[in-house]
Amino acid sequence: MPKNSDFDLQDFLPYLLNQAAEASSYDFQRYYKGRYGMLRTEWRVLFHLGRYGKMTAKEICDRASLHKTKVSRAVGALETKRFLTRTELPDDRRHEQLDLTKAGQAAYRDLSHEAARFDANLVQNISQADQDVLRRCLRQIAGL
Amino acid sequence: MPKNSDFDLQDFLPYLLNQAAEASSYDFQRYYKGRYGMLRTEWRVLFHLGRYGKMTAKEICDRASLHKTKVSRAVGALETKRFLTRTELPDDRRHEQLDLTKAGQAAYRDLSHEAARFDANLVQNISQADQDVLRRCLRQIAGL
DNA sequence: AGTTATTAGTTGTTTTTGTAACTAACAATG
DNA sequence: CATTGTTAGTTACAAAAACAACTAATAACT
Repeated sequence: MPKNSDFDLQDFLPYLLNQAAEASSYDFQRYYKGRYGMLRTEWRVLFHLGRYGKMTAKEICDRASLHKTKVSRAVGALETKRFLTRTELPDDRRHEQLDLTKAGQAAYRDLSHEAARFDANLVQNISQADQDVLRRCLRQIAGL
Repeated sequence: MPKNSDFDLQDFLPYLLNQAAEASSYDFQRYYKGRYGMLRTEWRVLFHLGRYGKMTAKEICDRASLHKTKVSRAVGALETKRFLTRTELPDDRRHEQLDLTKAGQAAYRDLSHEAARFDANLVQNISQADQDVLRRCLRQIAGL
């Protein structure tokens, strides 16, 4: 049985990426789930609207690489929580513009603040140079 | 609305990690799902047994950071596919040793070979130095 | 020995996701 | 202006994951 000839699981990038992603996501969901009962997709949609301003569901799909059904459900959930409103656009009634409410903006500010702190904490033991490499590599692998 | 004062989503590490992990995992599942109808957890269990030799389900849980229910079901599925056998250990009948069959070993060899190729392809545009940084950072974040 | 606690693993139930089929609005073509 | 195609978004159903409750074996304590 050739054991040592094969590469180690610890070196397999999809595995490493998943482990790192799960570990960091798991810790952060404590904020959006605990405070606002949000799911990950809801947090992402909220973040997009809070960070980049009002947009349509399709734009969120494209920018966040999320499937439209996920976004549809997240938008519905955020609407139920009164975190956003929908406005049908008059020029094309298929589009609806999504807009954060005051409460939605407050949640975004709170969570993005926590996100920044969380992020800083994650990389506190990593040199600035290595952080740059890390983010650059991740962006390339993610196809961003 | 303070937009530019906040950090960009593209820089939020859990987000980047998830995007990178999803992109790479999605592409690789084509192999284990397409050829053997395996789920991700099954592939991980198979890999652990193939790479590190026979062990108990608990050991896989610990080493792979997988919940015991996931491992239990993956082991059941792999057993159904005749990729592994279970042997109750006489000294403690709660443990059962998991052992790859010939077919399981063949699948492991095939898939680990593909994994190595896949991995090499993923990082083909990344310098060796950056790859080292990347893997080191990921291991740290993943807590490995 | 008899009760309680712990550990390995399974099973059942609920959430969440993924996939596909659907509606409604618009665009393009004949 | 009817037909076909495309796009935005929703809904229904199946697959998978998460969580909790369970069994069986062993260990620990009295």
